[in-house]
Amino acid sequence: MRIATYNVNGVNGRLPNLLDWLEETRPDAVCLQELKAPDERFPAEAIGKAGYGAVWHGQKAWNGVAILARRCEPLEVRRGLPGDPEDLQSRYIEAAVGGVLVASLYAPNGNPQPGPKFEFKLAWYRRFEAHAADLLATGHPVVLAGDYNIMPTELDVYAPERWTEDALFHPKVREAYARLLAQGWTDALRTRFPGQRVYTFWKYLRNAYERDAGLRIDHLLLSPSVKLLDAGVDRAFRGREKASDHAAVWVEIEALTAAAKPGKTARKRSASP
DNA sequence: ATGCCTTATACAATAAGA
Repeated sequence: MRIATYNVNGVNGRLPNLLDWLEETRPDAVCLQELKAPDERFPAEAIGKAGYGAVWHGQKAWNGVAILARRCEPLEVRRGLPGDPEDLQSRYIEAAVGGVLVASLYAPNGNPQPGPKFEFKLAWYRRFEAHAADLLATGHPVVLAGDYNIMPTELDVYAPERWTEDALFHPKVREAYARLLAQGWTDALRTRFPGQRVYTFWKYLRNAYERDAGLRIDHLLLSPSVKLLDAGVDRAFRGREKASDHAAVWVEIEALTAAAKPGKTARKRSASP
């Protein structure tokens, strides 16, 4: 099963790019971020014609997340991150697709730092950590995919020394990401490419893509019951006409059922007649 | 410190992005 995450930077403004990408890469599930459209303007019909069912959580002008499923309808199980009834920003949606619980998230940017936006980002991550821990405790196969707006390590920034005070690279947000990994989540792209520079975002400014001045801020975190087979970045689409400033990131996975887990269960079964 | 570019909103200029 292939699951991809793509910050489209305007789902209507970049609909032709999105449809091309869907047709050329055919993921089984897709997490979209930055729809920048209210619910009634989500292009459900065009996406349906491309072969994808969808659930979405839009908002006028900014934010907005969606989950698409190839040849089926995603079963929505949550919209909005729990823990703050006053948070009305559309940054989180969750759905079951093909036996996997998939979350599409768009974390706050947090700039300028310091300031209230940075504080909101830190509070949002505290809520996300709490919810991620609950999901992990279920033991279900879970994939948390989206634009985390965090470069986890120096390897994930083209020029780390210039980003130390930025809300995307501040020690406090890198610590939040490290705490997620400490819960037991696997950073799929980093696991697939240990020690290598792999970026998922390039600014529109100063020919950043051509210079490969990139950041790794889009991540897929896998729960222990998800087996990672492969991962990658659909980098070439970033160089196309009218492209998003992000590239899609994907994983090829296998969901492990409880019965297939190694350990006691398997030993018992092999011992029985 | 700011521009560099691009979006949505709404039709000029602003807010936001990262």
